[in-house]
Amino acid sequence: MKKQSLEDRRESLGETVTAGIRRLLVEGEFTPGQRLSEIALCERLGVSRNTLREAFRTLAHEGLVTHQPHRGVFVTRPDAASIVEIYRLRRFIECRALSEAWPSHPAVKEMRTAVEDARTYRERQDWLAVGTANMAFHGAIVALGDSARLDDFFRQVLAELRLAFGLMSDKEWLHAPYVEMNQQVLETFEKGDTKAAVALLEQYLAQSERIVLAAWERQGAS
Amino acid sequence: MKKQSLEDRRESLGETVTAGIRRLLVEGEFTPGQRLSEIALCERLGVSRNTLREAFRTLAHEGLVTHQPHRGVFVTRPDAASIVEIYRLRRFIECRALSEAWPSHPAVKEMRTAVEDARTYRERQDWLAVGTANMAFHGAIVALGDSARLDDFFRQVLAELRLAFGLMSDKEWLHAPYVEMNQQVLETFEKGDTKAAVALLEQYLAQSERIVLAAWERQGAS
DNA sequence: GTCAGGGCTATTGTTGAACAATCGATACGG
DNA sequence: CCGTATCGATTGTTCAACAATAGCCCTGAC
Repeated sequence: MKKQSLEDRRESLGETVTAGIRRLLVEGEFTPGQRLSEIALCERLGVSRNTLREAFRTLAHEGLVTHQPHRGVFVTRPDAASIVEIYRLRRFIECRALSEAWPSHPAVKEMRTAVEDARTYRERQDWLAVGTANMAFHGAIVALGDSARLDDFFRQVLAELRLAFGLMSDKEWLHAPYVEMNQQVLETFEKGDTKAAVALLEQYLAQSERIVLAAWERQGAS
Repeated sequence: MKKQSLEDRRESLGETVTAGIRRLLVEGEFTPGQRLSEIALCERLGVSRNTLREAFRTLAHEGLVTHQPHRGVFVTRPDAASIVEIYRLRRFIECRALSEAWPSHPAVKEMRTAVEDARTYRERQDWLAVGTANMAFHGAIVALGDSARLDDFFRQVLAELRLAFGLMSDKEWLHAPYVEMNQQVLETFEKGDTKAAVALLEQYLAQSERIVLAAWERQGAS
């Protein structure tokens, strides 16, 4: 099979495939717990098994996918403990990054962009995009900490959390309320009241955790 | 080529290879910046190129190795900015984990074990092992935070830092002083004076950063 | 002598096929 | 009903081939 030559891609095919599967996972194309057949995905993506397996390794390392030897790779199904752990991590990382942030840090602009994007998509009722903008907002908060390694790690954790969102049907209820809260956090922070902004963020995260956990208990038994 | 049947390994060959290369890397078998030829490593490890490439993907994701398309994978050569960033991360993570720790957390036992191991190896002048025990000590501190994801991330960051150690020749000077300091941190913490323990740890990390940075400037120009 | 250009070579990127190893299910016998 | 042997499907791993690229050397013009 020939493909390579559709575009002059700078990244290798393997990386393209990894990014593609990651997108499918985060957007909820697959159901948590579902097995990802090598052969089926090979054909769907038009790549060889070896290339696909390289992508699987990366995704497994990111936690989006779980590898069980001789059984296959499965879409990670977050359990309640994981959700709790991830929110604890988020409070740990985000709150600290925000509280120590330099007020005119470049990432503040990214925060504002994310808020505006979220408002736009909310009007169109594009909840998937609203969720992505939400992630970008919180990613920007972590970026205030000026650590590329922490940024990557945080993105990864957020992507894993988003897998749990796939268990829920009501996307509007899941994402819409936070558009306003994000904006409130941002405005409070820009006003110079860092302490209050952190408190808002903490409250935000606690509420989000409750909602996600509740939905998990209803839908994702086991 | 047959191999597989020497032992009844539970983990796949690919994971064995990944772990093996990782060990070689952190033990300083390779020089930072050195190119790792696929063919040479294939033969040395007795695996196929595909399997080796899967391992490379994982290690690149961990940051121990840098992939340059169509040029090969190179042992990551930490720059000064990376060293500074990693120490900032360490202060961020370790100090917070220690300050919020439950005094009788199981990981405290691991901390003590690591301190004792370090003393043992120091007597034998086995500085590589002392360094490993040191890493275990700090890994145990992070484990106080009860987050498996953070533990993994931290281990990864520490492994990357250890690459920089490979640039230095005087291993004794690099590792020996911290055996006592680790013990001091542990004893202060066990005495119940968490605040003082955190202060000690912070001072420890600052000193370590200075030493590593100084050595980097001397040896690893560019 | 130096620099630009062009091809050569070694290496990486990717594929497809082959076989071994293992898991799960099914069928069989007690 | 339960244990066990067998079988099929899937994963694990290797190999060989070819495409694509980067770096090198060699040539030639100025």
